[in-house]
Amino acid sequence: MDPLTSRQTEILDFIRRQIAEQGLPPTRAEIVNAFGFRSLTAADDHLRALARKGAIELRPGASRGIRLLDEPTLAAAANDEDSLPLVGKVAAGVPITAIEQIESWYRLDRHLFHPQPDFLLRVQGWSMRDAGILPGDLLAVQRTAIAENGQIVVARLGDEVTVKRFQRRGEQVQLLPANPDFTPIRIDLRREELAIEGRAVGLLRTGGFVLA
Amino acid sequence: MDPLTSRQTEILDFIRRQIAEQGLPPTRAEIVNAFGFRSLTAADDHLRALARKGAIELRPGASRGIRLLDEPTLAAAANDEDSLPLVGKVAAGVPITAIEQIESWYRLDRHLFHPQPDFLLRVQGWSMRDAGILPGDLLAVQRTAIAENGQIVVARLGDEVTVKRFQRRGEQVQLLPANPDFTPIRIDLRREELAIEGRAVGLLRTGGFVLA
DNA sequence: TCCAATACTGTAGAAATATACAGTGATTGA
DNA sequence: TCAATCACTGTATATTTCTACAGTATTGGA
Repeated sequence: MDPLTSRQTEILDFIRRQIAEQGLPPTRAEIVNAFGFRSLTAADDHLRALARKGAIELRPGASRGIRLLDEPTLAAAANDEDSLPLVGKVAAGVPITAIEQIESWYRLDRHLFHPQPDFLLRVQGWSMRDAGILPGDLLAVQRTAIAENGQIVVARLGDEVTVKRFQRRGEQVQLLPANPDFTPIRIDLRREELAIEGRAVGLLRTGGFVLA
Repeated sequence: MDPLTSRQTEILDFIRRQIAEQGLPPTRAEIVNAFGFRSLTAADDHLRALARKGAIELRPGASRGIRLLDEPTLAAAANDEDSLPLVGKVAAGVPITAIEQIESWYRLDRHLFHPQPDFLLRVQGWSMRDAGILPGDLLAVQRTAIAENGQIVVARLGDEVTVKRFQRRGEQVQLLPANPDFTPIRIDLRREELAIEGRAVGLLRTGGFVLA
């Protein structure tokens, strides 16, 4: 699959969410509405780009004729409400939810969480200690490419994946740790690439509590 | 769900198959085609019947606006290995896991945790903040009357239930908060009664992360 | 015996939807 | 500096799709 632009990823995420939540792929008009476009063509252009890059399949003439092509794993799991994949070691350049990245599956009803997560990620390090997120915890993450200020996000900088609180002012993004022993990460979006992989929607701690 | 006629079951199966294979619910016209009807109304009548009986949901105006209404979870939530009770407000003198105390059931495989919990308890207050236990979290608790030093326990003092780290020296017990803003609770077992309701074996945070 | 539900045919119109065409401006790699 | 891609606006139209209305025939209760 050809690499997607961030806007295209947003559109793809929206389609994915619609299918998961509404049971129906969106129409052009619904995309236009969700993103505040003023022209149907904007949505159509994005769909064609996604189809050209192999992310979706379009069925000419059919209403809502959008089909997800990539990552059968998450698509299949979207139907299987009963389990969540644990994403393991994250390799450089590869989408975090690619099939090879999945380490195991947890039997865990995703409806327990609000909003619903798409995968679990094992937390490393103490940088989010004061948000109650400790090493070894399983973070429940909802896939999204966009984040709002104050949300705890799973962000990717090159081949590094990190969990931090998101803060954006114009083109300046700060990834804030929840622990005074760590320093915030500053990113200038004009010069550096930042990919949001998802936002934290819950947490699962399966082991006992060791002495801190 | 009301009982379906055999014809209605065929239609429902067809809708299921379409969603699985095509990724899209069918239109009236597609149903007509698949079954060899000669009128759109035949398909529409069936859909209305299925909706009336609770098998599907129809969204007026939306093309392909058919949604399956399989209700798997509620029935299964009975008890066994697959679900955990959430203990609600704890009344004085009543054992914490008494049936009246149970607020709801969570569909959550207890084998996810080690060791296995017997119930969930909603955390109140910030006294265990530094152990990553925050207000609103659901603490997974294993029933036990005995505790070892260092373990996080659910303890009861009269009609108060509290979550703290357990420390015992002879007949002196300390219940230690994990937050310097709180003071340890000291109990002399020769004069006061202390009941251990269980020990923490895990944690579930189902909501998003608000700003601390 | 009448009523409601089932299972269809046939027609028509309105609303939803996809898609073509003609643009604008910015960015990017060759 | 050119061509291609990106990310859109705006208009128009054919097609798809839903939905209403008017029927026919059969079946199983109340």
